[in-house]
Amino acid sequence: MSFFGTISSKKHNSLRLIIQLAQSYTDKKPVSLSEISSEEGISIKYLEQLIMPFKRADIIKSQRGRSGGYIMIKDPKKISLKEIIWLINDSPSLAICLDKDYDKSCNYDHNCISKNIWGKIQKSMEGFLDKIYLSEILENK
Amino acid sequence: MSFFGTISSKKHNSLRLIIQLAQSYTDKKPVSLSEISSEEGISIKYLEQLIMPFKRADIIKSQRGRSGGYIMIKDPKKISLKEIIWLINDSPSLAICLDKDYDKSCNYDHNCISKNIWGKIQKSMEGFLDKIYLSEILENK
DNA sequence: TTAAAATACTAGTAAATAAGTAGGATATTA
DNA sequence: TAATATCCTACTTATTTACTAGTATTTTAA
Repeated sequence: MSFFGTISSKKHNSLRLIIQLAQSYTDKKPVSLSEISSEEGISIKYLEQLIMPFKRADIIKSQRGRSGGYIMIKDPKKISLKEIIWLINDSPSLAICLDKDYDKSCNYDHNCISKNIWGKIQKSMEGFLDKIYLSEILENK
Repeated sequence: MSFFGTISSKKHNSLRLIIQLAQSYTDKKPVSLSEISSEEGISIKYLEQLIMPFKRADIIKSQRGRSGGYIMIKDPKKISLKEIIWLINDSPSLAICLDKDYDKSCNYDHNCISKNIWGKIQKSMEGFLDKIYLSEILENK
């Protein structure tokens, strides 16, 4: 059963990735993608792509070269699930017409019911996810 | 901004469709797809496909032949958003591994954190959507 | 009676997206 | 200086989405 369809493997793996990386925050030691690769069974090349959004958001930083890797620089206690899921997603809005960049006017009414509903759902989700932090997720491990 | 990616046009249109159909519950008069087609700008052939899940779930019934169409037979006061969104979705589970039919054992741990998280989110969503009814949506129209 | 208007069912298809692969460049350090 | 990392970008394959199309069946208004 699902509400928004199956979570893509990309999202699934991105989440697994960030959970792995969280280790490095307390260790203060970089984790390399080759380590994660062998633990998670995902190719390094693919992990490189998955990790990028987190780096761009300054949740992690990279250390190049031998014995390098990635270190989480934001406290997992301050990283909300909302933030993570936001980064994992590449699409702008739940409904296209909720997106501010979407200026092509909707074919339908200005006051689209469908739009309102998806907006409502999204708000509820935001509220929920904003209260769960990465640190809590790790504890349940 | 989104949590589960952009809502597909199919879902968007399915929702618009069921809202249109709700009219027929009080009217007790069938609404034809050709009417909805011209109102919503969606082809009849496509609407035929979108409407099927609702029919199978006995939310609406059909009346064939001239002056026929579809009539909603379940009270909109008793149709929750959860039910609707469930029907709109075709995929089994938020995360594949949450699906009971998914017997191919997960590559990963039995106790997958990612799985737990998506499961949590889903439960929260269910609770939220189960409290909103189609009738309320129509009132906000 | 019959033509029009509706649903019912199934197959096919073009476009977009997802999910990765691949290759090479650059940086760092043991 | 060789090994081991990240970085960057292009390409490819498979799947999914969003339809279209055709045909059969049913019903009823004229």
